[in-house]
Amino acid sequence: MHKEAWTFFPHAGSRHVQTLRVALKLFVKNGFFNTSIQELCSEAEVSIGFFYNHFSDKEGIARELYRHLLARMNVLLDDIEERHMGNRDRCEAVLRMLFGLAEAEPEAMGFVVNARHREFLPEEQAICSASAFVRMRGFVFAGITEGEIREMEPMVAASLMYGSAIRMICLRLDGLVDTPIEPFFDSLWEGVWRSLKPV
Amino acid sequence: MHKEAWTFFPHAGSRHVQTLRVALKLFVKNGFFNTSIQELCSEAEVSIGFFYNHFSDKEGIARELYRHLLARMNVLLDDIEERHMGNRDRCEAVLRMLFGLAEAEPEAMGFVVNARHREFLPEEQAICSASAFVRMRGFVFAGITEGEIREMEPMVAASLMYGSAIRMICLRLDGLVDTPIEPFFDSLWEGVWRSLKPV
DNA sequence: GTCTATATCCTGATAGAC
DNA sequence: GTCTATCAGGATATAGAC
Repeated sequence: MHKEAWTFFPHAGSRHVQTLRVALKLFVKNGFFNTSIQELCSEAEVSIGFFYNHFSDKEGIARELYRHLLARMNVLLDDIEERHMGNRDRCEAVLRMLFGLAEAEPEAMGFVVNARHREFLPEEQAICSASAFVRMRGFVFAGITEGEIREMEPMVAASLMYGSAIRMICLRLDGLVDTPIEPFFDSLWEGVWRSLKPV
Repeated sequence: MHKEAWTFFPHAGSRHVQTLRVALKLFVKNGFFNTSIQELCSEAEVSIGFFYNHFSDKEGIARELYRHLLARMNVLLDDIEERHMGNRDRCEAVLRMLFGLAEAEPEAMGFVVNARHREFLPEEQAICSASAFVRMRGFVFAGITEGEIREMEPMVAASLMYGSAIRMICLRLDGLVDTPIEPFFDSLWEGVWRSLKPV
């Protein structure tokens, strides 16, 4: 897998996927509740009938989008676990991946980190309880156990590990950083690692 | 000002404020769009007529809430600026204040850090452009200029400074941390400062 | 200023032809 | 499977009495 594969939609094409893409765009730009099915169908150039045959209802398309993006993150994490054995290296690779995704697919990233999914998918767990995020924290916990990371409360360590990068991504998505953030990665990672490396 | 004063609603009592409090609760619990004016008025024990006489419309009460909370944060920042002269100390005090607010007023904190205000207040700027957040970053920028903080990209430094605490607060608000986070403050601050202190 | 009753609009979802 | 026309419901906001 190459860096170019850091994308949430590796295969495009079908009207089904096209509708998902338009839903993603509109949900991120205007929010789930400000997006009507009419607008969505019109923009995706599909009929209302097509929509209801492919997605159970409005929540249905949001749910499919949500699960697709989280599943995709899990695939990317699989790849990271294969390529890196140390926990420190895995965490660094995760942060680099997040930076890459934020630039390559800002809308998907916005939907993952910014949207309040519970408001329109009440039956879903909080996103930070989702498998992908649990695994990410798992790298940190294992790093502490194995002595790669300084001894401290696991949740504090996880916040130190991922909080700064997520913050930077939010600032980027909100337009407060007006250039790609990838060039800042090394500097950010240096700071993060200083806070976590053993003394 | 004492620690107990770290609250978003220092004065309670009037039906107007009571309505704001109920709106805050419902907006955070169910979201702005899932909260009907009927439900809001019924829970706050005010009539629809009262509501429309005191708030221009549904957006109006959300806007008042939003501006009140940000104004309150500015007051708390004023206090921090008075009590602390160094930029490092100011940043530490800000983080401590955020931890305190998250425990004392989780709903208000949730509305500030989690809600997607742009979806229901389209004319407002992104919250991280709001005065309070600009001032918070200003402490970091000044710290770099004055040599208190290690030389680096200002936005990277701001992310390192505030990202971890905000992350931890989100984990707490989402229920992934089930005990008050204030006892973790010293450990978190130690990590944050390691990432930012001059070498 | 405050209240109740109501009008108006728009949305999600369906029915039924093809 | 796909489409168009339509329905039913619920929401916001207002009208008008007190």
